Amino acid sequence: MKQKDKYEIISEMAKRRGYFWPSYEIYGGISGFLTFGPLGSLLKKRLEDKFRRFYLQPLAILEIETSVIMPGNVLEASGHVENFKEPTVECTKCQRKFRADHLLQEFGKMTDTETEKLTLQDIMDELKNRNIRCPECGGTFSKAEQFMTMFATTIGPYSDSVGYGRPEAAQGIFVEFKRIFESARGRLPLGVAQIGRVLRNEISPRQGPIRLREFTIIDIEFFLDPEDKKCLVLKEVENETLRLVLAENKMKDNTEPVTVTVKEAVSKGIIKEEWQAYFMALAKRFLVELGVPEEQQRFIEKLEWERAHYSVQGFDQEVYLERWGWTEVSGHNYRTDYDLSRHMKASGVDLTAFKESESGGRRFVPHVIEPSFGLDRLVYVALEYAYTKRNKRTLLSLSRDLAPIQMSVFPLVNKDGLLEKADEVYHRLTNEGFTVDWDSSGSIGRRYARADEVGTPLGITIDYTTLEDGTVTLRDRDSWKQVRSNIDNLPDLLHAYFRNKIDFEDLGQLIERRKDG
RNA sequence: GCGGUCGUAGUCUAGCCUGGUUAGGACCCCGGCUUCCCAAGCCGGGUACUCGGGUUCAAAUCCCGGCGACCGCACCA
Repeated sequence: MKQKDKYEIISEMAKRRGYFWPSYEIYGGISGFLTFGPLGSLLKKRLEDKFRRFYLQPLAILEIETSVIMPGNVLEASGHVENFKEPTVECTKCQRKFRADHLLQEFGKMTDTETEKLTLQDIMDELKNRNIRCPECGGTFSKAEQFMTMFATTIGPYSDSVGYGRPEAAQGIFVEFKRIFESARGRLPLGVAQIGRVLRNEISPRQGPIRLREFTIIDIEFFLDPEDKKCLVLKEVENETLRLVLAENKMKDNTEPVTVTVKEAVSKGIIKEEWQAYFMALAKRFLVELGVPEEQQRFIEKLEWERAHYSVQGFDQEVYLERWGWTEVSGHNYRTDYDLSRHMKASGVDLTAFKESESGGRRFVPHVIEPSFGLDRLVYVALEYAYTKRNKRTLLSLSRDLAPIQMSVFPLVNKDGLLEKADEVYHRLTNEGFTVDWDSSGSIGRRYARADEVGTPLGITIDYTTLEDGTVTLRDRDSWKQVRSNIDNLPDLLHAYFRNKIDFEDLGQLIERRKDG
């Protein structure tokens, strides 16, 4: 029998229990779009909030929200219109598709600045003149075509008013920089984040939640004075180790990561910018918090031609997934003043900062360090790493701050007033702001199993003793341990528990269970 | 976009080759009985042949096309 991999198991569970599934299924489905069900959207929200607590709040990074549709001129200024378009040719013999500009560079000895300027007809001419054939089979090429990976639309009733779905949330930040900077009273460094939907018209997306045409991105643009790029908080992470696959090693086909501390990486110039190193260290810690051990993470340095058009040094953070191997979850790029300068030029608006000094003062365009995360991928990663088996039962061991449902209330049997009592407890807890589920169907064991499968950390069981003395049983998802606690104490205890102030065993009196059953 | 494989209930699947079944099973879900703590048991219930066309007396089954999925190639700024 075919062995199911984790992706398959998780997809099945995700559909059945309401985490996520492919969108538009009743119309046959369309790849690249994903629907988050009730549990999935809760998990995503919790992950987002955790990110805010972990990454944004400590650095006082400001969060904004800008529109998804952007006017064409904005994305022309940013270089996306130019760079999101790839000229491709197809071999007439073997049907393989190639990036025409890459062929000309590799076999035609043209530089990328030369190929960038070519029209489609020029490309065909150059391929012919330079006698470039299919590198696979030697065949000739069909007509070149441009593939635009941004979603285009028109704005309003005028068809010449072109707009695009934004391919990154970053541009919204650059475009609004002037006002944000002003409202932040000109402070630098200044971090600005945006968590939002972006659109990329992938040619053929596969891999479920990993490659989507519409997804949620977390972009942080961290603005710096280029003459004062010191990271004052680097000390906090300087002994954190990073596993780095360096570009120079990659060139020699060596993808063995070197493990260095943040301190070393910076002092040896492996990571050129201190803030970039800092954000990478935080990214590593964040993934550890999501349940990914450090050996299952690495950073891979992008080669020059792999980098986006705006980046001068870039690392991708990758996480090992059972089905797809090393998978990018975040990108860390030094964007310099590329974007602000381009928007300044195109809009004619001054986007410089000013700093006073003894010699008078100077104007400059701030530089940008950008950490960028794919939120949907993080959701999947958290699920895959939380997935375990216990006694042949599926257990999602999501951390208590990520679990969509925080607790379930179970009447041990459905009679003698236990249902009513359970209902009372349920409402008391929801009134406290907890996300609580209710389940009275099937045996208590079955209900625990259901709760385990969706990762609910606590089970609260109402039994006959509850009617006598107002205590309930709390059951821990991972250890199956149980404690007994008075209902009146629950709100305070549970708030503390979910803020990670106390452990499970602090929730009440540990009780022994006999093993029969 | 190309090649290979594939599409049956909420999920996984048998059946397809060799057309004719009330389309079977498992899990799951719901209701009831039972049940003082880990998917127990009993009774009852639930949902399916991806879509369209063709061949045929008859199509889940054969043929063509669409859509979609998975794997490989390419692509992933």
